[in-house]
Amino acid sequence: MSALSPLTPRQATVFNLLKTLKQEVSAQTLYAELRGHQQCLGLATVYRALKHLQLQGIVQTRSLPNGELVYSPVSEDRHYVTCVKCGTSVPLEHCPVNEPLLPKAITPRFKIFYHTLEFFGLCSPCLEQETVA
Amino acid sequence: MSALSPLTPRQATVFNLLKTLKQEVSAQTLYAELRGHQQCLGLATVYRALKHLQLQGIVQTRSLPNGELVYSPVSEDRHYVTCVKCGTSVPLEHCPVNEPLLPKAITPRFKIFYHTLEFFGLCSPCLEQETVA
DNA sequence: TTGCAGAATGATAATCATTATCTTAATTTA
DNA sequence: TAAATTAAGATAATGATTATCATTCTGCAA
Repeated sequence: MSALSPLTPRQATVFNLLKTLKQEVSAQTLYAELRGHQQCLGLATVYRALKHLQLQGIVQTRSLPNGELVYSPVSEDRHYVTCVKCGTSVPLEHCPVNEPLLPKAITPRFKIFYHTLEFFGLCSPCLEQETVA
Repeated sequence: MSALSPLTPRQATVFNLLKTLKQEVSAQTLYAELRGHQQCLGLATVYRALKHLQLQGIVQTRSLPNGELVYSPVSEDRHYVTCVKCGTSVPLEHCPVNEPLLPKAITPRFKIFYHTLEFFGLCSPCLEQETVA
């Protein structure tokens, strides 16, 4: 959980805001949010900070159906059910992967920071639209 | 596994190529591959076909660290360990989620097609680079 | 303290996968 | 057959992300 290398003030700013927000957010949203807090960072700096925080293993990311990447602290072991049509994303309350059973061949070659588990399908309204149409 | 609505010839072409290829591929790669096989589809058609196949629940997608989306038939219950730095992606041999235990509140509201389970971290070479540097 | 080297930052241009638009062709239906 | 609907092709537009480059900051040695 501790960082491999120290954070710069800007990187810490981004990390702190991420911890404050109770939901995963995109880089663009972070950028806008920071402006709202009178803490104007360059857009490139936000992306660089997120990249750095990922390399430290303290920030994770997943991609929404529209391709946008959203970020959150790794501490949140939260997973989602997502509709492939409308993009509705509902969080799961518990993680079905308590003890990640990684093959012996993988473990020594990777230092695992986090995992993402996501279910995809159709939500009820979208399923009706598809079958009726 | 059966489609909710019939496939057009072009959609079937895309689906068949996906089943032929033994690995997940991007839409751009599919487009180029089809040209190589003298079956020239418009790029937009490839994207539309993939979208349609997703809605049918017979094609799944996941996003690479660079944001690119890659597609594969849903039958493959394959998952990956990915390095957040260099993007190296190694498949797992077995799925650690045999029986997806979805909360009662989710099940009736979603028809699940597939799930993605991915582990992220640093591969050994990248981990060394980070700690040394 | 001063000067230098390397990293961080900001601003903005460039990239590139994806989507939207619009026209034409194919398919279905009455 | 003709009209209506859907699919497909070509290409412009979008928009998130990355690259570039000039500037500023930081740490350290003299």
